[in-house]
Amino acid sequence: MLATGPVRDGVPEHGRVPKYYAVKARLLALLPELGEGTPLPPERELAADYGVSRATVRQAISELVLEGRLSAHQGRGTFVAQPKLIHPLDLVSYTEAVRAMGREPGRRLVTSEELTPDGELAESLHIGADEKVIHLERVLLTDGEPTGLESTYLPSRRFPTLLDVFDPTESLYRCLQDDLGVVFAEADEQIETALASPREAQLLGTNPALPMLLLHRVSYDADGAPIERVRTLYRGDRIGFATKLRG
Amino acid sequence: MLATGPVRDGVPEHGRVPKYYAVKARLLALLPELGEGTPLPPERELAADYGVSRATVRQAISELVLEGRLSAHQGRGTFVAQPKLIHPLDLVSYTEAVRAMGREPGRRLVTSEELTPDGELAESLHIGADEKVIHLERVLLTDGEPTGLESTYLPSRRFPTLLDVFDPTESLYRCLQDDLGVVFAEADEQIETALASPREAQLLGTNPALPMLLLHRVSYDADGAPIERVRTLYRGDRIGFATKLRG
DNA sequence: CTCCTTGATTGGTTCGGACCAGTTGCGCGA
DNA sequence: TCGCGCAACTGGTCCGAACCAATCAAGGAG
Repeated sequence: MLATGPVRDGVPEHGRVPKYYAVKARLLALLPELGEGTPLPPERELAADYGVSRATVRQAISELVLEGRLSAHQGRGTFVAQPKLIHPLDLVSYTEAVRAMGREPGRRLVTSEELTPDGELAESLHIGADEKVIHLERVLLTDGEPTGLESTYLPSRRFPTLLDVFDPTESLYRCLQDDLGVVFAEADEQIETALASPREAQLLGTNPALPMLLLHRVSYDADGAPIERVRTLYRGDRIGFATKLRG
Repeated sequence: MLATGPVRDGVPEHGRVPKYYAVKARLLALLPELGEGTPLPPERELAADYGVSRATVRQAISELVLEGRLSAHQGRGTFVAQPKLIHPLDLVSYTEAVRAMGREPGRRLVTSEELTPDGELAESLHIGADEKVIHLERVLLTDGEPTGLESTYLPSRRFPTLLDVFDPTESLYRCLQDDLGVVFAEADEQIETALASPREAQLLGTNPALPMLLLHRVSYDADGAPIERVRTLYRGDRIGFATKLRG
């Protein structure tokens, strides 16, 4: 299990334990014996069994869903979730990363357009505010399941033929390197937690309150010229990252 | 503002927008003119103003708190939050990172003990299950504000004098290097989202449902021997990470 | 046998109310 | 004037009810 090193008991040294947390702990204790994919009893049943209101059960379940331990689907029920996938945090494409995990990568194009960048975007791509930017937005799939939503912005002037040669269900990195001769030398990457908008949640097939890992990257070639700016939302309940630090 | 690159409008192309999200958007639109540290009107007042129930306002506020845009304090009110701090993701200590941001680092010792490791911990530190482990748990402070909770586990046999020479309000890395001659060569690091337990939330002065960035690290010396295993919870509403990727 | 419709079941949203826990300000007494 | 206690105010927890939206299974009709 991902990063489950030693933890302290969750109960505060002082102060009371909220009811919903007690319910959460009881549900958590069920998971190992239930196993991946197993349905939990319905919320109304759990509320009756545990002698609390449904709202209290919902709060407990909500936290376990946020943590990626449960998976809730309106109309179907709540299930024990799969373990998180660990992606490498480095200059490889999503395709390569997923393949390295023995999983099947995929992508679904949402948006393909040319637009006028705002000041910040123009600045990070070192282009003028009057130049155009190619915007590609794709849902990232692992074994057919949406795990991320990626928005890539590239300078139109630098890649005038991109939309002609690029197949949006394939790796953009591969296309840039093999078809357009781009060399990725380095990238600046930022990571933070974020929530998805209802639109993003819909595209990812999740609830809007699910915390995401928001990755924000600007890639550069060997001359230090920006290649792309990428904003990627990964489902925090499904994805983690790993990297090796060197002194 | 951290990683706020271009975003798509949050409204789904299909389907209705939940009331709480409309409230969220209205509140979000207030923030720029209000400015950091400004109190919002009380929940009950907002509910009356917006013509919704208090629960609906709470849900909207809750999401903005999760995202680090608002900061809610029981008994005091809800305030516009400070921007997130960006930490480097590399082999420097928390002290160095915070100082580099022009902020004042600090630590508060919570736990200092010697304990028997479980199988997983013993294995990652390359020690026998009958050996002891030093466990240090500290709250990490930035300008006096708790921003992280760090649990460090070190092999007792390797560092028999550690608890004698180490001042828990100072940098452990500095102590290991300067006082005990340790050389940090590399580390394996994992990042994922997590929720704090009520205890952890209490120590961090936050609410339990606040998403955290959970960092899990094992550091090694130049001979590849493990130095420490560290589990750090950072407040997702306050902290992000940055790194440079090289091809 | 296949497809469509309906009803039951599931989780998601919203409401209003009550109560709890933490904070702050004001008034009164020493 | 200062300190303490109380009341009002704030966000946090919990309840129950109603309604909405998605899913699924069973039955009926073609």
